[in-house]
Amino acid sequence: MSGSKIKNMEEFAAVSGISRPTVSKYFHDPESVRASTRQRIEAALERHDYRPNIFAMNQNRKLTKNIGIIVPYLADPFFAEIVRVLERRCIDAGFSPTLFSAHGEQALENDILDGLRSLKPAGVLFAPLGRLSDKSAIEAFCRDVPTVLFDSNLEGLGEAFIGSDNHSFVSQTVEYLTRTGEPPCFFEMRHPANPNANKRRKAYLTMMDRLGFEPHVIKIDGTGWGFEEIGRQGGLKVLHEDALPTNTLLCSNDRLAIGLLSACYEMGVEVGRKPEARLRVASHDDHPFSRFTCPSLTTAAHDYAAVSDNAVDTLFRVVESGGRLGERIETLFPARLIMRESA
Amino acid sequence: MSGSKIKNMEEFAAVSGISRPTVSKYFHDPESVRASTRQRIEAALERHDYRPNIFAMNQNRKLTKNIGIIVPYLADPFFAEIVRVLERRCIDAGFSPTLFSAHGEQALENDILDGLRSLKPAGVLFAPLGRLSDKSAIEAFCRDVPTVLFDSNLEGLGEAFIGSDNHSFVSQTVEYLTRTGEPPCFFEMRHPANPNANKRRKAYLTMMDRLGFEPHVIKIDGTGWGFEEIGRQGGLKVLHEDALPTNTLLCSNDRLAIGLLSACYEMGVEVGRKPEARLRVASHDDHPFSRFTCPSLTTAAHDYAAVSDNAVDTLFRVVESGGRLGERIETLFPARLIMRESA
DNA sequence: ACAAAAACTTTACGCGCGAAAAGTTCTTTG
DNA sequence: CAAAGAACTTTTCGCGCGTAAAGTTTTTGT
Repeated sequence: MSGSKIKNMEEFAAVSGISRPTVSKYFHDPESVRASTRQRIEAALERHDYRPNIFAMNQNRKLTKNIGIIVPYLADPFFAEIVRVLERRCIDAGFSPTLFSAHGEQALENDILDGLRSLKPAGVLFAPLGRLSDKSAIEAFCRDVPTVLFDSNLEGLGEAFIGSDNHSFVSQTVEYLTRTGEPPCFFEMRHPANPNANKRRKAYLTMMDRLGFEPHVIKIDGTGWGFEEIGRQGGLKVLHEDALPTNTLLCSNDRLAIGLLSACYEMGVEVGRKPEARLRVASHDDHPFSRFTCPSLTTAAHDYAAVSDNAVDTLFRVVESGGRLGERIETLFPARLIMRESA
Repeated sequence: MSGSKIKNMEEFAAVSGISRPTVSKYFHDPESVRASTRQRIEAALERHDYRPNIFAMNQNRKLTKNIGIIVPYLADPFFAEIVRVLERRCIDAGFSPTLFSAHGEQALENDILDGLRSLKPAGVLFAPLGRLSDKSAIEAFCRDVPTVLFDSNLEGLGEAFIGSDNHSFVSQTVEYLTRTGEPPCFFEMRHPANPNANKRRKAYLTMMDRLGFEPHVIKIDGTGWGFEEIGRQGGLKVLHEDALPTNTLLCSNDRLAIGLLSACYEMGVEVGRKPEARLRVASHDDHPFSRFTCPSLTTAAHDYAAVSDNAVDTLFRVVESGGRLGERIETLFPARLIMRESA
C-alpha cells in the first residue's frame, strides 16, 4: 500500500496492467479470471489500496451482494445471538449483511421492508414479528425480494421457513416433567405475539391428552415485548391466588420464565426439583440468560447452529436459482432438553 | 399509488410537472423548494410511488445521509437498548443508520471500520471494544470519517466522547453501601475489556479513602464477553474460599453481578439487605435484566436517554459543521441509584 | 409598481462502474 | 500442429442521479 491514491477502477486497471473489464470481472468473482491474471491483480492490490465504489457497483447490477437480516426485537439476546451467526455466515460467503430490528413495532417492520427494497438485496433473512406483522405488506415484499423466513412461520410467505419444531420442544419437556413429578400447567401470555406460542400450547394439549393427564393452561395478561415483566406480574398474581392445580409450571418461553422465577423468589416460593421445593418451573428456548436464573432454568434448547446454518444455506440456494424455488420449503429442527435446577 | 411504474427521477419529474433538478432538490431537502412546488411533488408522490435510487444518489454526493452505529457486542441487552434509541433518533433526523456489532473481536471491529469507509457515512456513532481495540486503526478511521465515541472513551480519538460519569456511579453506590452496612469490596475482572472498569476501580479506591475505609479489590479471572459466566465462576471461587473481608460486594458491572448472584444462590448464600442475609451485592449499569435477578439488583443506572440524545445531537453538530469540531468534547452524565433488594 | 431576489427550467456534463460486442491473444485438445 | 475454445482487450453505451451554468418566471420588499 504505497501512497499513490487510486480514484477508480480505470486507474487501478492501469497500474495492474490489466484491462478494466477484466478487473471488474475479478471483483465480481476472483475465480473467474485466469490464475496468472489474478496474481497480477492481487499484486497490485497489495501495492495500492483500492476498493471498488460500492454505490457505483450496485447501481446497474440487477443482483447485488447485499443481504438483509430482519429480527423482531434485537434487545432480546436470543435474536442477538442468532444474528451474530447469520452475519458471519453471510460475510464468509462474500455477501454484505445489513441488520435491522423492528423493535416490536409493525410500523417499523414495514418501514424496514420499504427501505430494504431500495437496497436491491440478493436475499433477505427475515424473522417477522408474528401476530403483529402486516401480512399483506410482507406478501408484497416477498414477491419482489427473495426471502427466507426464520423463527416465526407466516403460512405461505417467503420461499422457505426454517425454524424449530415446537412439538419437539414441548413433547420433551412434558415427557420429562410428567415422568419425574406432577404433570405441568402451561404458563403463557393471553395474546402471544409469536405464532410459536400457539403451536406450543397445542403441542402441550396433545401431549397431555396422549399421556392421560388433564391439561391446565394459565393465561396471563400483558402486551408488548417486555416478556420478563409480564411473566413476573403474571407469576405474582398466580402465586397470590394460590390455586395452582399442580406444583409444576411449564412456561411457553424462557423470558416469561425468567420473570416468573423472579416473582417466586420475591414471594418466598422455593423452586426446584428438590423434595422440599414448592414449585417446579421449566420452559423453552434456552435463552442465553436461562443459565443464570435462580435456580437455573430447565428448558428445551433450540439448535441455534442448525437453524442459522440451514437458513443461510437455503437463502443461498434461493439466490443461486434466480430468486425462486419450485415450492415453499419448511424445515424444522428438534429441540434438546437442558436439565438444570428449576425442574 | 396508481399502477403506473416510474423508473427514474426523469419520469417522475414529468408526471409531477416539475423539472428534474428541482425534484432532486426536493429529495435532498423538502424545505428547500417553494411550498407550492412541494405540494405538487407530494401530490405526485401519492399517485405514483417513486423513490430515488439510493445508489445513484450516493454515488456523487460528497456527503451521504448514512450514519454508522457500531457497538462492541450486540448480544448484550445494554447495547441493544442504546442502539434502539440511537437508531430512532437518526431516522427521525432524516438519516439512514446502519448497525454493526464487533461481536467482541478486534478483527471484526477493524473490518467494520473498513467497510464503513466505502459507505461514505456522514458520521459514525462508535462504542469501541476498549482495551481490545486497535487504536491506530481507529485513529486512522477518525481522520477520514467524523466520529463520535460513546460508552468507552479512547483518549483523544474521535470528535467527541459521550458517556456516563463513572465516578458518579461508584460514589453513589459506595456512599449508600457504607451508610447502610459494612463497607463494600470491589468485585471485578482481572483484565477488564472496557476502560470504564478501570475508572470505576479508581473511583472506588478514592471513595473508600475519602470515607476512611480500607479498600478491598477482588480480581477474578476470565476473558471474553461472557461476563455472567465469569462472574459466576469468580463468585463460586470467592464463596468457596470464604475469606471476604466484609459482607458487601460491589460489582464493577451488572453482568458480573448477575453471574455472582447465581453463584450465591447455587451455594445457598442468602443475599439481600435483610438482617439475616449473609451478603449484600450491588453493581453498576442497570442492565435490563438486573430487575429480574434473585434478589433484584441494587445498582446505579445510566441515563440512557441523555447519553443517546447527546451522542446523536453531538454527531449532528459535527456533521453540520463540516465534519470537524474545534476541539474534542467530552460529556459525562451522572448516574442514578436504583435501590432494589440485593443491597 | 418596479427592481431585486428567489425559485424555477433548460441544458449539459460527469460520477464509477456493469455489460455487451467485436477483435485479439493465449491455452487446451486430439 | 492446427483448430477450437477460453480468456483477455478495446470500444462503446447506459444506469440514475448530482451539480453547475445560463436563462426565465415568480415572489418579495419598499
